[in-house]
Amino acid sequence: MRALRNEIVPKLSVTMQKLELNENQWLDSLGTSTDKTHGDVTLPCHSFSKILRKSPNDIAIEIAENIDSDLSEIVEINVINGFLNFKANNSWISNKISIMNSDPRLGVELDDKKTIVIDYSSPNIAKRMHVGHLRSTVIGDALSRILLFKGHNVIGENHIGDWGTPFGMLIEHFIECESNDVGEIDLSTFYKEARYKFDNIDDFAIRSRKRVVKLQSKDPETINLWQSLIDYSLIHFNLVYIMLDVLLNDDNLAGESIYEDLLPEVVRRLESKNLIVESEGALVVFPDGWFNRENEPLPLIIRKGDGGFNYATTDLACIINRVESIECDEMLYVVGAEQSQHFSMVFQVANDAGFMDDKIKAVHVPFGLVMGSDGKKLASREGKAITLKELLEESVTRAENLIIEKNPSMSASVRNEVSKMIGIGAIKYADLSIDRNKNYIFDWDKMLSFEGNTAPYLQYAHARICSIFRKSSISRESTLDSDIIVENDFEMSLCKSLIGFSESIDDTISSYSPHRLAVYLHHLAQDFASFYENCPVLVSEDRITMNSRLALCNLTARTLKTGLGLLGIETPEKM
RNA sequence: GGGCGAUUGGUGUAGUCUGGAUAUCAUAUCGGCCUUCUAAGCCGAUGACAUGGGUUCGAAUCCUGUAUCGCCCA
Repeated sequence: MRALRNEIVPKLSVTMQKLELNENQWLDSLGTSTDKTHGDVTLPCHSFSKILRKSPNDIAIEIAENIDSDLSEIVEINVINGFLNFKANNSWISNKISIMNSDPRLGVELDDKKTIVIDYSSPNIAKRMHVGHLRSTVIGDALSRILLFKGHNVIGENHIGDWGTPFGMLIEHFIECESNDVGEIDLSTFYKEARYKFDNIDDFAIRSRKRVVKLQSKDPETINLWQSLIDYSLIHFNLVYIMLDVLLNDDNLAGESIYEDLLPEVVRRLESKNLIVESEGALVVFPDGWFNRENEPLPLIIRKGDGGFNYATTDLACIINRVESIECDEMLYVVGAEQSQHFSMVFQVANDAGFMDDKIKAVHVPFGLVMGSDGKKLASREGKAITLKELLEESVTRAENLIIEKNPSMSASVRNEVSKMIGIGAIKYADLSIDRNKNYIFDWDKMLSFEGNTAPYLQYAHARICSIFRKSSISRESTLDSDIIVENDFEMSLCKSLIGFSESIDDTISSYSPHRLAVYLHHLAQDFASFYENCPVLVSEDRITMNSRLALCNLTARTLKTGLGLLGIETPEKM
């Protein structure tokens, strides 16, 4: 109820001045009511008791009596137990909801445009994508869509693992593959086989190390082989991205290799700031305040003893690129929580070295682990891990089976499309609807369950609305300038939920937490479901009520579709 | 050993930043609702803030001790 609060503040301010209470004594206390039966916005008056030497209840009454009479046109005021409650009246709600109804952006305002780089997904070349990549991809995609909707210049970067010492063994293994044809590579076993040979065949290991040197010196034959491996992996990644319906494509690729040439520059700049120290043959930086288990200073390794560079160096190069070439205002790293220490150190060093300053917001957006049912990290143990592609395929199949069961009359071609929307939506929503900081247990059945707080529930609400319009002679378009009249509590609750859309998006952005939007949408869908059961639309008593309710239906459908769309989830018209 | 995060009905979760009234929602369980717009739904009942201190008129929320779990520490 941010909108209502904003209207109350200036009026209340006048009254509070009369009582000699200044803003810092009350402004923060004025907030959304915790008990909705009493009001929408509440001012608890208990803390004024000491200042004014009166009981909280008497103070609340005194404020209520002195309040600007204009306010009574938009709210009802009551006092209970020292709480001063403001409850929006029907005309205020009608007015707000009508403005939202005629707004193509559903009341969501544009922010001042910033350039925001979002680093997410980041699969490894020559491996298949697995469940572990799900969270980064899905959360990063949702944040991208939401920030785009708010008017920002969003640059998604897919920091694929396409460089480093493992590529020596991968290329050597590729050469030894019989067909020598990338089309024949099985990504589910390729990396494992290369690793096995590297660990067990001395000759192979030696050749692999030589191959790393060739790769780093840009030997043409080696680069060609390397590129073939990447191209083949990209076919797989892009297939998964299309299935997952995320915004990523080849334009978003920003692999480790593209920063390769910048790495010596990183070293040079760190040296010029006197931050680099040689330790055990490696070049390292010791950022202030970090210690290892022996309580010795903890280094960030820039260049290893063998001359190879570390992830930290690439990350620093990346920051230079984002600040100086892309000129970004913010950079978000949608990367697992296990890397939070790494990012803290990298950001600290980047600041110390002057690669970025306080004007630039670098944020690690961490997320918890996907755990197995045994409560441990779902590791890709010996190729047994479920690949993302298989997971998505199974989800779609299960969704299709459910449609066959629940809606047997749906044609096969429609069902095919709807199954994808529901199957993929269910998996994404399961991930996006809980606080990203928490670990969650990967539960096949739960993920695909069609009961409870799931995408299908929200999609179902949308489909029911579409169904109403199919049966009505009134088009959805024509409801955009309808008067919306609030007559009963069901309509009232639904309207209040709808009005909160903009606020929920801002809450989502301020904490980079898509689950806030998901929670909002679920609440909205629940309010709609109650309205739907209790307020007949097409058989309502009169034409004015019917038009008003049709407008509410359409507005709810648009909000659900837009909101789910911002989470990267599609909304079928039938299901 | 140090660091980071977590702990809310039987189970899973929201709320914690910014303290406020009877703690959200789902699932499970029990009862009710389809000759009216999709019952994948609605209505009702039952049931929870890990634990000990502290701050406060007021603590799930802030501070602190403990326990348990997860992750990280060339």
